[in-house]
Amino acid sequence: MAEANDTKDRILDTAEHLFAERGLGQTSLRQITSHAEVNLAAVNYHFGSKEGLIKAVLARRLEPLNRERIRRLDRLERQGSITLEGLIEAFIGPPLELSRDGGGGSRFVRLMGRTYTEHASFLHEHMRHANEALVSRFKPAFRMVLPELPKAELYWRLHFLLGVMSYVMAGNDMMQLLASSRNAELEEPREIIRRVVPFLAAGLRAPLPEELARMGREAVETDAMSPV
Amino acid sequence: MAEANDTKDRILDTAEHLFAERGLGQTSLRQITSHAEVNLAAVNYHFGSKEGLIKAVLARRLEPLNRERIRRLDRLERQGSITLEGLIEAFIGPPLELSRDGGGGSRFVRLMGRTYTEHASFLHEHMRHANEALVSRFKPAFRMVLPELPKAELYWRLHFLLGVMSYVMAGNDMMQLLASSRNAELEEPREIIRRVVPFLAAGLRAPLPEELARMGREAVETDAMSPV
DNA sequence: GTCTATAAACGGATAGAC
DNA sequence: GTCTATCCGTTTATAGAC
Repeated sequence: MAEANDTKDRILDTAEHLFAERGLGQTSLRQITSHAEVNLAAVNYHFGSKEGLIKAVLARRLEPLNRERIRRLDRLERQGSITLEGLIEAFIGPPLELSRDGGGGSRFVRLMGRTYTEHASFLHEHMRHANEALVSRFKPAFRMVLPELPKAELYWRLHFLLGVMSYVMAGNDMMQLLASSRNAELEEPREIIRRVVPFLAAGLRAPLPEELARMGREAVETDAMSPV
Repeated sequence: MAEANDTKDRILDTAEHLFAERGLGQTSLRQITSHAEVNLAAVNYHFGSKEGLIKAVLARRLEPLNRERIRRLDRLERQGSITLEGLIEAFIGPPLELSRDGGGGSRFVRLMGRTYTEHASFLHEHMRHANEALVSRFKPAFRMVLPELPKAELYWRLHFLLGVMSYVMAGNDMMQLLASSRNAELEEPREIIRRVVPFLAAGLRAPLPEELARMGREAVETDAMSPV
C-alpha cells in the first residue's frame, strides 16, 4: 500500500513531466514507465489505460487549482471591492503562480496550455467538465464589472483573455520568436501578472468597435496629421 | 510530370488538412496517402521524409502570407498614416482573412496555431527562420507608434498579442469552453478583426504598471466606493 | 514516377506467474 | 502489487519490379 502509492505517484509525476514536454500523443507509456523506473504493466494496473492516466494527471492539480481561483473570487466579493483587475488576477494568478514552484507545478501549467491543442475528444470533454464550476462563477462576475459591454462582445474578449493566459502558461516555447539579442529570461510569475493584468484590463475595457469607428471619423477631421 | 505535380499537390493538400485537424505527430503518412489516394512511397519520393513534407506544407503558404503582411506595412508607411490599429491589422489581418476561403486556407491557419505547441525542435527552428523577415520589419514599426513604451514592456505586450492571435487562429477547439447556450458560431474574419483590434490596441496602449499603481492609490482616496 | 512488399522499430494492452 | 513475456496493430522508411 505504501509502495503502491509510491509507484502511483512516481507514474503521475513522470507522466506530468513528459506530457508537458512532448505532448500527450507523443509520449508513450514505455517512456513514462522507464523514466519512472516502474514496470510497464503498472500503468494499466493503477489507471486502467493511457486515457485514465491522462485524466488522473489533470485532475490531481486542476481541482485544487480551480478551488483556489474560486476562493479568491469569494474573498473579493466578501470584501465588496470587486474590480476588473482583481477579477483578472483571481482568474489567471493561481495558474501563473503555480508555475513558480520548481517542482511539478510549472510542468503542469505548460501541460494545461497544451491540453486544448491536442486532438482527443475525450480530453476536451474532460476539460470542459472540469472547468464547469469555474466558468459559471467567473462569467457573471465579469458581466457585473463590465455592465456596459454587450454579451457577445464580452464573450469574445474573455476568449482573447484566455488566449493570452494559455500563451503565457505554455511557457516560452514560442516566446523566442521575438527575442532579440539574448534569450527571453524566465520572469517571476508576479512580474508577468504585473505586466499582463493592465494589458488585459485595458483590452476588456476598450471602447466598442462602433464607438471607435465614430471616434475615428471625428479624429480624421480634427486631428488628421497626428496619428496614434 | 503533369501527374507528378498533381500527386505532389494532393499530398500537400491532404497533409495540410490532416495536420491541422489532428496535429503533426498524430497524423501518419499512411493516413495522408490513403486520404489523398496516392501511394505511400510517393511521400518519401517527393519530400524525402515526413519532416520534409511538414516543411513543404508550411512553406507553401507561409511565404506568400508573410509577403502580404509586409506589403501592407509598406503601404501604411508609404501613406505616412501609420497608426497602431493599422499596424495590428496589417499583422493579424492576412492570416485571419486567409481563414475565410472555404479551401485550404482555414486549415492552414489552424495548423499555424498548432505549430508552436507541437514538440519538434526542427519545427521551432523552421518557424523562427520563416518569420525572421516579418519580425524584423514589424518590431521597429511597433516601437515607432508606441515610443513611450519601455522596450521590455513592448516585448511582453507583443507576446500577449501573439497569444491572442494564435488562440483565435487555432479555431474554436477550445472556444466551446465559454459557449453558454448554443455553440460558438464561426464568425467572419472581418468580424473577428473588428472585435480584436480595439482589444489589442487598448492593451498595447495601456498605462504602465507603475503609473497604474500610482493612479490606483489616488483612486482609492477619491473614488473608493465606485470600483471598475 | 508509381507501384508492391517488406524491413525494423514502436505503440497500447493483457495473460499469467509470483 | 509487481513482474516477464507476448499479442497484435501501426509507424517510418526503403528495396526493387514495372
